[in-house]
Amino acid sequence: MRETDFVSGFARGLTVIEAFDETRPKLSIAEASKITGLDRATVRRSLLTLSELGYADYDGKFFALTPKILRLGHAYLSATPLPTIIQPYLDHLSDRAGQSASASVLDGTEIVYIARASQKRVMSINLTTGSRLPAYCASMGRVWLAALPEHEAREILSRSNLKANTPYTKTDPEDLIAEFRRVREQGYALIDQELELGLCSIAVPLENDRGRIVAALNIGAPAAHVAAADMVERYLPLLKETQAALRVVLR
Amino acid sequence: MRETDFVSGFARGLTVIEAFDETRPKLSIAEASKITGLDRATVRRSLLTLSELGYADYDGKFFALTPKILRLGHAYLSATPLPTIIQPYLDHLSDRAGQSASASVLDGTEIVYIARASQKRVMSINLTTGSRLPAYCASMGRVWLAALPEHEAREILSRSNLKANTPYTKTDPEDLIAEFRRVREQGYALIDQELELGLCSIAVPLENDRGRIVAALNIGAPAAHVAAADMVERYLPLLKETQAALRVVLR
DNA sequence: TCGAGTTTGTGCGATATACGAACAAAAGTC
DNA sequence: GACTTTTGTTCGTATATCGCACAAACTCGA
Repeated sequence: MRETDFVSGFARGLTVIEAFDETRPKLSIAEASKITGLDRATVRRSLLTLSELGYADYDGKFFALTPKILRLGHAYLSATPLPTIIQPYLDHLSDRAGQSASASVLDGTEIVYIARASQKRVMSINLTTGSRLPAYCASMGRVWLAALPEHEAREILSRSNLKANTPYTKTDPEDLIAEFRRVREQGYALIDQELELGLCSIAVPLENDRGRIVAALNIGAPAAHVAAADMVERYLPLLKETQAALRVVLR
Repeated sequence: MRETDFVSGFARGLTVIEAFDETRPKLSIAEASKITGLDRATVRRSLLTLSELGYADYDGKFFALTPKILRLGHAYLSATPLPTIIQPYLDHLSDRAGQSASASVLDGTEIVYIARASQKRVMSINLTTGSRLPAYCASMGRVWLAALPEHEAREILSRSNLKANTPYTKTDPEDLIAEFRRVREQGYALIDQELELGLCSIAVPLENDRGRIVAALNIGAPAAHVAAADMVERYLPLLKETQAALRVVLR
């Protein structure tokens, strides 16, 4: 790609949108400039552009994103057949298991939820489509990383912030690589309270008809309700069934 | 706002992202150019920029959005406290009603789902956070339009594509305006198969402590299961309870 | 009320980008 | 296989945008 095939004004604008998050729902020009590292004048023009187009509100002091911005993310969800295909299977799976079931894809060092059928809330955080979790300590993340060539998995780990969310969290890269090998062999990943205390989950890869991983499926359950050791026995057959059914549908 | 406070390259890029939808998950440069009305050279630069940043994939012929694009929409969802606050109430509501419950906000002529607790699928389309429906024929949309000054509601209707989705759909602007008045008086909106055959729904406004509408709440049910006339008796009390509980929490 | 410290708005020269047209390369079509 | 149509890419130039520097408007504590 040539230098002039890149629209830096566009790239800068996208950076500005991503500057908003749960801790910063409203941003002044100076704040947004600090977060993005972009010049104040540049940030100001981007924010005024967003506001002019209805993607942001401006009260003269702070900018806040409007629901119109959801169109951008939704463009992916509705344009990608995967979430739509998976959803009914997930509903059925969640119903039979009596627990939440989700599907995700890998994006960099994180997994992104693309579909979810939730039962009673078990996690402290609110997971919905578009939510992200670090791959290294989530069951679906393990499945994704296990599906990659080892050097790619290592590369992703090296970019990850491997922190211990609980006393059970595996953070040593070599331990994790060994775990990926185990996941690859047994065909599923089991997480016992590594992400959050009291939460267990089990995941399997979802492959298309050419054997390529296209998503990960999981079931999460409160540790108080189902011991990690029982997860395999109780939920793996259901996951395997769903996996097999979807394999036929996907291409 | 001055002319130079607008970054047209950014605006054009956002238009290009929105060119992708369920019917067009993959776009060539020429297609995207046709849809957006932008010059092929301009679209090409925007798409290459998206691809360079990892927001799109390019196989040399077609561009497709990647899950990274979900970050943009998620920036709104996680930055706005409303969805997070509402979700647990919705879960509880859906659980007690045994039907799907949702919350939405108005964006132009459409309502946008910002949270949802779903039970068995009743609609043919897959509703998730970020999904959109035309306001004029959805229960939550009626609630929103009823909350606006009449001239604003009329203005939105005039911009809406008032088509009859089913034989029951109200499409006459005057009928709709009269219906809004009724909704305002009775405090709820009831839809009987106007959006989709076999689907009924009932919605109430969600107001903050200053009496301003901030979202709409609804419960949807299959017409085969609950007759429209029974919706009020069965679900309105639950909705009113949730509405009252949330009114205290919101500000 | 004052003034130091911030934050926001603006003018300008240097630079990057968009436009439209022209060309090249595919993809259909007969 | 020659012709037409569509698509992708390149190029020069007019125009828009960037980032800096400065000015104006707040903010807050003394």
